[in-house]
Amino acid sequence: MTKALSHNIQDYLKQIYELSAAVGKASTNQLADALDISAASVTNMLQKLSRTQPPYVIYQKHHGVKLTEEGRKIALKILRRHRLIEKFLVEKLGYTWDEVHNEAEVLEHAMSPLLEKRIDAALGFPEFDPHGDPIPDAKLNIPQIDPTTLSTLKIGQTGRIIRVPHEDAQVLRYLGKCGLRPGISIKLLSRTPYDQTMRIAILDTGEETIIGPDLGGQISITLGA
Amino acid sequence: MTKALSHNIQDYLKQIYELSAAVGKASTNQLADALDISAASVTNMLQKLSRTQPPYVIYQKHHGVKLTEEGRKIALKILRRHRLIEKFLVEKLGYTWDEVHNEAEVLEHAMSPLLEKRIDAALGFPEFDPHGDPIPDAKLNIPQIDPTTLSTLKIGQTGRIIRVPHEDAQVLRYLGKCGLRPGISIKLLSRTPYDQTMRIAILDTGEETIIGPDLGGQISITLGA
DNA sequence: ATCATAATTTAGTCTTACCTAATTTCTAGC
DNA sequence: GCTAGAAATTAGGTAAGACTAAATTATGAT
Repeated sequence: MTKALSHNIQDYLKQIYELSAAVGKASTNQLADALDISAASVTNMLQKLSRTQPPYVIYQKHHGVKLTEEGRKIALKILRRHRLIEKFLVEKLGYTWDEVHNEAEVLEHAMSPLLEKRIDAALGFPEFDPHGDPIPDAKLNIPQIDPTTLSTLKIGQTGRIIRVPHEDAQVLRYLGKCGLRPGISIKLLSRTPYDQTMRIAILDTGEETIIGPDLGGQISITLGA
Repeated sequence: MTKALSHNIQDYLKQIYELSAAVGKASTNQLADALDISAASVTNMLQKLSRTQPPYVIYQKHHGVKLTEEGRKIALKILRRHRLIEKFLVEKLGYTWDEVHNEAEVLEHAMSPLLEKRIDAALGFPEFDPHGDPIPDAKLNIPQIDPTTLSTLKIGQTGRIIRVPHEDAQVLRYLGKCGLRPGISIKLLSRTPYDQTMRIAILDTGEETIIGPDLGGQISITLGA
């Protein structure tokens, strides 16, 4: 049995995982921002995490951190719990998708392996959380998702929404109101030349909505209806 | 909004509540034992808890502590969450009654007011947890239970089990095997003169079991089948 | 009433994880 | 290739909450 890690450390590792998804590493300031603590505190913790046996991160002064295999496993374990909880709260306790993130942020650290198993089973071993993010399975394998985003659609093309950004409850409520949820099929009607704002048809309901390029770039889709 | 209290403080207050149920107060060593920390640490914390504004406990050097109304409210809030979680785990996630205590011990500190409400509603506002302990309602009122215990039964008298002790998983598994659960009707068949061991009939199944006076004194009942 | 022992408190440290202020290192624009 | 400004690190400090060892208070048996 590996020694139990503090909530704090788990949060750092999870955050490093999420930040480094794109670039493969995370910087001190990015982490300080994401965790809402000072950069100095982050530096301290990174030094500590890189000196454990085995180390959880590889840390190069002034050049950011990346997770070791060990660190990645822990990050994925927490991420799995986080997403299982989100799914559970929505499916079994009537939460809306904008309410679950903060709740899961706390509960993920209070979840025993047994509870994880029971919840996973009660949900029928789900592959995606309510925002469409993939849930690592018990062996921490992640279901692959297509990396295309809504912004890359050409005029007239159709697609199905896979996932939406999940951090901001306000954004989620807005997306919900627009009808933009995982599983929904859409079609790009037009794009304004100057600011790239898109007009989009929700194919199931026939409704239309507009969306900017920033948010559009954070919504993952697969091509085809 | 009162300031958020640490998990630690919540645990102290809950433990003081439980220990002082009988005598009205708790001693330093009792607390140290129950919380599995040194007596010196307890003394420190009690001093701190008695100096807050408002104070959570009334502390008399060398003479134990009791909760103030403020402290009692917090203890009851945690106790409510603890027992709701136990009930939820048994009812909705297939836990056995000996598995839930430790799980609830952690989860009670990770439960938001919203989650508390949703779980309470999902369970139909239960009054008792799986061990028969009363669950304080949303306003922290506690359903009254009859204080009689199994040990007070006279030969030939019948009773219904209300609650069993909940701290020790082994004891719970044993009681479960004997068929002694809340709701079950029983009859005292005999008591040995020297060590007070009781022979008891489970009325529903017709089975018999024996039980010592220590454990018997910890099992609450109401008189009559 | 005394004294041995048990219970409790005081004193002094330790660890974790945070902070601010000061300093150092990196990097882009010239 | 220099240098201003951004990014990161070091230094020194704080607060919680635990610990051990030493000192004090309480109590029960004579």
